[in-house]
Amino acid sequence: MGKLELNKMRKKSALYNTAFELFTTKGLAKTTISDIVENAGVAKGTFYLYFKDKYDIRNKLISHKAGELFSQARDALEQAHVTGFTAQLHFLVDNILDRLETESDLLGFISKNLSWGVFKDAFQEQADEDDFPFFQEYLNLLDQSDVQYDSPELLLFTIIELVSSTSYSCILHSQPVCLAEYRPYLHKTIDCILQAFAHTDESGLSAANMNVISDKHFDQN
Amino acid sequence: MGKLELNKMRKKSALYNTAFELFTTKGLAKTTISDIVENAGVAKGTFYLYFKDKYDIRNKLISHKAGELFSQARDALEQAHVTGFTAQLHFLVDNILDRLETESDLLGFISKNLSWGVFKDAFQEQADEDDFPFFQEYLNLLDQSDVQYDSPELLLFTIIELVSSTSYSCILHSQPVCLAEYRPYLHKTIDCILQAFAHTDESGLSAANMNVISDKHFDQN
Amino acid sequence: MGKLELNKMRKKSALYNTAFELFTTKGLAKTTISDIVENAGVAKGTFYLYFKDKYDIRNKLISHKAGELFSQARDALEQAHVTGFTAQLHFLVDNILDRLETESDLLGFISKNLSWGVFKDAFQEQADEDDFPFFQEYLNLLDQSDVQYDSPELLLFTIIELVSSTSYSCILHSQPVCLAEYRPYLHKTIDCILQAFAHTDESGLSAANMNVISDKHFDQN
Amino acid sequence: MGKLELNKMRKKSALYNTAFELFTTKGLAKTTISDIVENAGVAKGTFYLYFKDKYDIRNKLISHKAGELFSQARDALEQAHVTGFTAQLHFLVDNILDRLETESDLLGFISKNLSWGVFKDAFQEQADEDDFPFFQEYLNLLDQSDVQYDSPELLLFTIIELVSSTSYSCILHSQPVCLAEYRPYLHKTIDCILQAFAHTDESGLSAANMNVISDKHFDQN
DNA sequence: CATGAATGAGACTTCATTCAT
DNA sequence: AATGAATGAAGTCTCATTCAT
Repeated sequence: MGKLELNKMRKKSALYNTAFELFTTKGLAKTTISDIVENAGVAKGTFYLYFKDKYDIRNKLISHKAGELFSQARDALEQAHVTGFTAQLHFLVDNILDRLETESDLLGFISKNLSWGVFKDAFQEQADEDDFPFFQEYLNLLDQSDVQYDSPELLLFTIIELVSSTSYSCILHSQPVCLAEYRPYLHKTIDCILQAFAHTDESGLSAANMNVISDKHFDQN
Repeated sequence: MGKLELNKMRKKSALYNTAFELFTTKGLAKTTISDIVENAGVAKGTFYLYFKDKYDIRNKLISHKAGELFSQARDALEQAHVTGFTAQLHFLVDNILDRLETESDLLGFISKNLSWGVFKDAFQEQADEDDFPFFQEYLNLLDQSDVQYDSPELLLFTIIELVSSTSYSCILHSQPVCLAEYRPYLHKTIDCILQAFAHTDESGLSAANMNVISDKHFDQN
Repeated sequence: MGKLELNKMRKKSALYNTAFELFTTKGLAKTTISDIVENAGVAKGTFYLYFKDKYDIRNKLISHKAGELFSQARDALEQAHVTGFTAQLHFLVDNILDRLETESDLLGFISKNLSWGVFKDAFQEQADEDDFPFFQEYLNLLDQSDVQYDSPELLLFTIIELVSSTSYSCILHSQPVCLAEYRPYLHKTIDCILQAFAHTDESGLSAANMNVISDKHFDQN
Repeated sequence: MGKLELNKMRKKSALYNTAFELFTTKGLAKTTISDIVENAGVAKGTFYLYFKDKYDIRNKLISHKAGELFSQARDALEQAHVTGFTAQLHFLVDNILDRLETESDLLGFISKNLSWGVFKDAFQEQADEDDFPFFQEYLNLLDQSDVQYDSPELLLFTIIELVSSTSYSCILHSQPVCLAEYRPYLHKTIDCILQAFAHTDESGLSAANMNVISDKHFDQN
């Protein structure tokens, strides 16, 4: 990489770091492009060389940070030699929760954006840059399990939405309780969700039947 | 109510309605106070007579709309003569989902704000204006159930976060699937969550034991 | 005075008192009519029943307060049985300085407005309401003096401007020194001014000659 | 100086000139920033690039104009070869009075602000920009005098307050008389003030004694 | 590539004044 | 006489974006 090329990266990097710092401390709305360039030590015009606007840099930051979150959890899992899909899943959840609890500003930032859309973007980014098929890895873990699951994608979706949504409230506002208090319930709930999505031929709990089941709850609509 | 008093309410109402209309169509960020007063047909100063700023009217709208959502679902439940706590809960969820699916702009507005914090505010509002203790009613439903539940508040919290978070993604972005497709899974998941929170003396599933259970998932931390 | 009449006066009085309170604490520019009526406990419209605008009530307040200042000093002089014009003048100055030093907010308010224009207004007001010819009284004091003075009006003007201007700086900003330190110099200066205006036939210090004197200070203009 | 630098100065200058023009004609309160930028031919934002607000540019203007006033008077004095402290002082006063009489709008602007505080600021500014110790120069003039003066600073303070205060009234309102008529009295008064501050060992007119003198004017306090 | 002075549209907010009650 | 809700003109200030250097 040439000296010029290096300098280019340094400026872009400075903008990323500064923007993240400001977004997490002052919030998106109260952070101006002037703030960012001033703190990053680059000129106003330089910002527009790399980003379209404030929202552009934010989106790129969210994807990056969310991807990082998952990728670090995955690395930790590898080191931990946990066996069994269920245990692995709980490990990943706890690892991410620990990180979010420590860096609550990070949680506030990706906050309620840690949803399916961003999750997929994060996957995407991993795939692009590191050629790392994140979702595929999840499927691999699943394959090694004894249990078969209906709709693995919807299973993951359900868990991610539940975890992100509840942890946001518990960590940032301690509402209705703090994370420490809620965590056991969360794990228990995840266990139940796994059961709900577990494939069982004889039980009539398959997706096809579920409509019938849920429909019969009501005598009118 | 005097003529003056009436006119006052009319202005305030116009502001509320117009603000909601604009927030749901243009979004909060792109809606200006000038927009609101212009469309509401009142003077700019009048806005500041009733609201501190844009965020003030938004918060009041969210509480109001969320409260309305629950209160209408409750009314429908009363009319429907559904028996059994589980069936009642599913009915309420479906009623709200139907409404949100129809009025997806409403969902986009209260969106991810339909969280515990707002939920409590909505309760509050109901309590204030109609002397209707919403949460109490939920506890009443629960009492009539044969099954006993641990931590009713955390149970409700878990369900509300799950429903609001997943329905947002499914309804507004059809991600990962549309609501029609996800709905049976959601109901099934709720059933499982109910089981998870069900109090059973002999089974060792009580909250006290859950820590042990969730802890054993990992061989290190 | 009727009950109605009384109520009228009470409101007007409340407006005066509140306005003075606010002008001296917040300053004229930062005091709004809303502030005044709110603190006075009357309606907005009522203000306009009695005053044209903020400046109207301010001017009336200044005249009133300045008049009060002089009239109280005069009363104190009467009680004090001071004899001799020079001593009487010094007494008046000291009395006013004492009062201004105590009520420095009053000084800040009438501040640099305690000039000839306002002074005359204050005289005017006294003349109107109490039929008390203030300036006449000054002339009377002067008449009783052994010494004759040229241009009594200009003498008074010079002294008032000097006293008000220097005391403002000394009392409010202790610049260049505090009043206690400056006061002896002020009295000494007043003594000299009296000499300067003293009429003396033989000395060539008459007004007519003064031009000559002051002209010769320069060899060009 | 680069083209860019030059253009920058031109804009700032235009703002200064326009602001002064408007402040002196319309007054501070009635001059808006919109007025200023419009007349200066620059954009609104440009104003805020150089000044915090209206009061910022006013303060900078006052200091600058007051400094200019003194510095030009000093230059004229140098050219005039006037000898003797008293004559020099009268020359300076007359020079400034002439200028203020001609540019009465300038007087109205720095008006009653030509007080000790601003005077010192003006000194400061001179010292900063031209390395010209204005007050020191005054002391130098004083040193060359035969007569010794007590508290040279208080002497200057007294004279400046007197001159600025009275000339304001005479020039702007011709109250109680026009400047032409008052000027001889003013010079005479200045002469007397000089006497009052003149140091005389034998006479008991020293500062220490003055308290006694001024105290004896009253038989009570 | 990088800069940063300049822009100017437009957001927000205040507040003197009116007028129907 | 008294009220106070409503007004809307007028002001302040911000900030994303451009472009000549």
